[in-house]
Amino acid sequence: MPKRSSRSDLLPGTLDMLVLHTLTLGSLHGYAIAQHIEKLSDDVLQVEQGSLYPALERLQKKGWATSKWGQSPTGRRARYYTITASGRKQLGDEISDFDRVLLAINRVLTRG
Amino acid sequence: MPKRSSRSDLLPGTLDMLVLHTLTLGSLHGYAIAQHIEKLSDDVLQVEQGSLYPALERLQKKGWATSKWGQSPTGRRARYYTITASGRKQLGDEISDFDRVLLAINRVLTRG
DNA sequence: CTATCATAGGTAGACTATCGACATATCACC
DNA sequence: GGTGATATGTCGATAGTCTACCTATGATAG
Repeated sequence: MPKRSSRSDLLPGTLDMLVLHTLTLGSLHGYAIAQHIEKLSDDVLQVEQGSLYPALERLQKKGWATSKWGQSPTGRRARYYTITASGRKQLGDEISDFDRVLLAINRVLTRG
Repeated sequence: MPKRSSRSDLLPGTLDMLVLHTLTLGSLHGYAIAQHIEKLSDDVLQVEQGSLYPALERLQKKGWATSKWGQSPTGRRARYYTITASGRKQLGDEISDFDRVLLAINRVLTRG
């Protein structure tokens, strides 16, 4: 678990969701996935390589994504990831669970 | 790290924030803190003992809470926790950081 | 020609939060 | 006497993230 005291990179447990969502835009290689997340988040979220590649391994092991070697737009070798049907289902489940928990946290912080 | 695939107990990294906020309501013992969080969250959040007591240790080590032995309303011995000034500051920091990261996640999930 | 930077993929080790299971004890209630 | 709620705590396993490393190529600056 990260510092998260202030100035955090990621909210633990949310990286898979962010990656899966990014893959719904189309097949991408790891580096591009990280860039996409960082850019859309206005650089609030930082996707470190040490988190990214284990996460991509994870997604494949669970059957939520597949990958194959290809070429990046800049001509370098790159592994392209594609979300699977079960990955899409997983994404939906994760988002609704995430929302549910966020609402619960909000109830505690506001009702109390 | 927990399963969090679906049906989660806690969003990792948020327990300290929830406990600190609960302590702003007044001094409470551990068991009551857990009950309060579970109840206000409509039992969505589950605070397991194996997470609760280490968290309370943590808060004390960081100087965010103090504790002393007392008696619970039911007459049993109980350790009462009190939030400190630095704990209140920490709570504010954690909430604003949390909000900042949530907004970032939302931007990724909606803009993309 | 060389150094540096961005791109691209990856691993190893440490850290740490959380969880499940266990242990202990008291009190209320049946 | 047994069970369930209250109350505190520990231990080991698991897992996600981070820091720091490594390799390699292409582009650009000097």
